[in-house]
Amino acid sequence: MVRRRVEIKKIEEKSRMYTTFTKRRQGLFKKTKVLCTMCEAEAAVLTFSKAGNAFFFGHPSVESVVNRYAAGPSSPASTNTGIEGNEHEVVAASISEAEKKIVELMGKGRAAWDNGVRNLELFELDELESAIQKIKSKVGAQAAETISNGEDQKAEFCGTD
Amino acid sequence: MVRRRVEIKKIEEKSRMYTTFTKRRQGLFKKTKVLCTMCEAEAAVLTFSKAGNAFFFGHPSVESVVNRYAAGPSSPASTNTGIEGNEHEVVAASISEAEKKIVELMGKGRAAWDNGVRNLELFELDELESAIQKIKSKVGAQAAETISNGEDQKAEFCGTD
DNA sequence: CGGTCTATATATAAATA
DNA sequence: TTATTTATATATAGACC
Repeated sequence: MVRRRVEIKKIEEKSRMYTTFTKRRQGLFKKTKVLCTMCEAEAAVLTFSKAGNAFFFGHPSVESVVNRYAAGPSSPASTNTGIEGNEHEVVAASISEAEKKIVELMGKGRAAWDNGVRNLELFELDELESAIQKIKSKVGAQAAETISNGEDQKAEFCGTD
Repeated sequence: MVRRRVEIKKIEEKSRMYTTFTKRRQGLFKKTKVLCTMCEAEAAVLTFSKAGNAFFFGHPSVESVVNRYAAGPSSPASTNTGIEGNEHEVVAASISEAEKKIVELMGKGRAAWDNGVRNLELFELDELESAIQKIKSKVGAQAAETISNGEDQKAEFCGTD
């Protein structure tokens, strides 16, 4: 009965984990369907349980969406078809200083970029991390419901693009 | 304020439709992330707004999940990675992975780099942060303090692994 | 587009069949 | 694994910035 808040972290008990996987996967599919219905959007959800079982959902179909993904460059909020004019500047100017810091650290001349972050010193990684945290709090602290209680690992995980 | 139940059908007003698309898409990404975190699952969500803008999310990465899907419905879980037995290799692999994420997120094609992190969304920032933390821990050191002027630092931590 | 706020609609954890 | 129940945790519509 959800009498308490469930921590967002790995579930150790297998039985619970599978139950949760099934329920949440179904919920995910359902929400995806609603999104597509209400917004005339196309979407696909591909899932693989820890056990390796695969479950897919797609509208109009998994295949069409995946193909569409494969077709174009996958840059989030960037696949600008320009149909609606300029609409992505996302975070935009709300970040400033921290952003500069990141650019400064990661930038190090785009030339160095090719070597990844290997060349960054530890303290620089700290700075980078802090800068990102700062941006996050500005960009939308609420999205991360764990901010206040930065203790245990309730955090989530982000996926990649 | 959701004073009444919203009908699950196509939204006619464009402005409302886009707002809904954005909110629900973010919610979908968030739930996907939670699912992956709690159930050690892999998943990807591919979305295309009516306008044609694309937004993707995936764990461990959109690409890996899509590839797994493409590999075939019977693709056995290749969940167990890095059973190298050699710690160095494992660590190296981990770093590479995190590094790869950073490249994916920040790189987005060096072209996008010029726009800094402006185009990154909260979820992506979370991931970027996680990747950095991962590298830090691997590199072998603990965070020190934040950037000099730690003013409003409420940061939240995302444990990547 | 993203963030904020708030009243409600939904999702869902745990127990049980 | 799926279905049901039900107390709560979350998501989110609509207004506005």
